[in-house]
Amino acid sequence: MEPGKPLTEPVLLILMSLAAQPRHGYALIKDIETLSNNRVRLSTGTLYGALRRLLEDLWIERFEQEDTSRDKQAYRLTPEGRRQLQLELERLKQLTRVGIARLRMNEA
Amino acid sequence: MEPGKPLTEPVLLILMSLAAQPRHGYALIKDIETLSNNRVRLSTGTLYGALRRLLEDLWIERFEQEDTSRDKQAYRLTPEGRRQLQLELERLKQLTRVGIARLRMNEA
DNA sequence: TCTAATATGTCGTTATGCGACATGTCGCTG
DNA sequence: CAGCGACATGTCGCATAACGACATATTAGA
Repeated sequence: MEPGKPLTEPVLLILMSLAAQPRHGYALIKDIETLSNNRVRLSTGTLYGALRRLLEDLWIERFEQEDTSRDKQAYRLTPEGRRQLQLELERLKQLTRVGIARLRMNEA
Repeated sequence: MEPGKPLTEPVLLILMSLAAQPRHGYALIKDIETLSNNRVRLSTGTLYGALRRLLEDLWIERFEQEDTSRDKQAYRLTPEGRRQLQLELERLKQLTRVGIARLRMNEA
């Protein structure tokens, strides 16, 4: 994940899901299904690969929540991860604004 | 480009550029530099690969503009291409809306 | 004349998504 | 208690795409 490069959809959705609260892998899949309006169901191959890279880049970190029985190994956004998510959302907002303007230029 | 899949940034920018008016390859690189606020300079490897796929999928088509001396071989959005661009921009709008809400949920 | 901008293309490397496969636990129901 | 579906985590291999490097040719201007 080099800096400045656009995030892939799976990575964006993972960051968005963790922005609300820490979660473990399976919970991410479920939450992303919801927040994408049932459009995206992450395969585990996609998920665990992306999580590994996000951990390496320190955008997320492991987070042990000892209580609540057996929900161990949750992931949590780092401040850096949160910052990157903010940047990406800004980029997307800008892009959609320009894109919609371009479409309207020539919809005759 | 299977249906429903998110567009990559290069492809999105190409469609956005052609939404305003038909252009040839080199003009696309220049225009995309502008519309992305000098953030994105497409390499020709990226550009001509993407154009080939867009032609195959009939999202764009070759468009001969005979006058204006030697600006041949321009590309133009097809109605299908325009539709796909609209869908993608809707998707991005939805995504940013949810993402910004998620960020605000937990910015303490 | 030679140089920069215009213009179009290919190739190899690298990164990533994603389906398939593998494994194990937990709680419920017949 | 057997079996099943949901929960949970992971690996592997294939296909796709971005992207820098390389290759070429034309045109306008200094």
